[in-house]
Amino acid sequence: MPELPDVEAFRATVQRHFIDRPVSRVVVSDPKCLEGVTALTAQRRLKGRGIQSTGRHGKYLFLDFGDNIVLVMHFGPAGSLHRVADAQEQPDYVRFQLDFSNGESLAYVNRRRIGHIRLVAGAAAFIEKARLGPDAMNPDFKFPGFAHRVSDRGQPIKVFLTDQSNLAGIGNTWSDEILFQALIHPAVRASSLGAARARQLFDEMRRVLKIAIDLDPSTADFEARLPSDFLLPHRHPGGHCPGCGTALDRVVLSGHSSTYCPNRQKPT
DNA sequence: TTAAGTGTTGCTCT
DNA sequence: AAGAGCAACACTTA
Repeated sequence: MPELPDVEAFRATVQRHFIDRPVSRVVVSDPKCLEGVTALTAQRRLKGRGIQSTGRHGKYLFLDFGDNIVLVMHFGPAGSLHRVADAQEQPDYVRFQLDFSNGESLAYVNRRRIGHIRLVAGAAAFIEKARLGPDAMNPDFKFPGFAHRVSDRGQPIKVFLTDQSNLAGIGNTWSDEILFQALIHPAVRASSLGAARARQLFDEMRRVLKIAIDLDPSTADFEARLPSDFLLPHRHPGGHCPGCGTALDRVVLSGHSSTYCPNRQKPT
């Protein structure tokens, strides 16, 4: 379930292995994964070009081919991006693939058909059109801006964190972890948090996401390498709080289920 | 066997 | 207009 840390890992892979290499072939194995562009157009515009730079905003990945050609990828709940060095080891559910002249490929995998690929002229215009808030890890997005948005919203704080128009990059999984670390109940109204708890939430958001990025969610045993006080490995039916052992509870807010510790995260 | 759960975006409804 | 709820998707678990 790719959220900010996962997409950041995809971006790093592209940055490390695929910069400035000509695309030798564009394979659209599922045309439905393309939005607003036909397979033929995508092939014509990308073939022979190389990725000049990579970018990410929230859960969106941008591959900039220069000349106002930017490939935008979104992964939905079940998508991923893989470097395929050996054609024999093709993953399942590849819906779009870029083959490069050195024999390697970049495979866009999506088990379900939620999430898609677009071609746009520029990342900034796309971000504005999609009404995305600031990226949760953008260094220019500081506490005052966060606090202002929090005080402005009557949504439950859980819904606030996952609403991409407030801030971009956090989904159901990491919002649960962030609220758990900040000791805040998911149903608390954003506007009723107060400055001190908003500060706590902001700091934990940054700390948790940084840990996730540094541990690299695309590598093996990611969950097992998380700090021992993290909620994530226990976020399943029958799970218990890693801090106090209390049976975890869940609440559904705006159709999204949240897992939390009823002992440490009080609704106040 | 059927039904519910999973998570994201974007639409409709109030 | 803000917030809630559902559809789309495909696969897993009860």
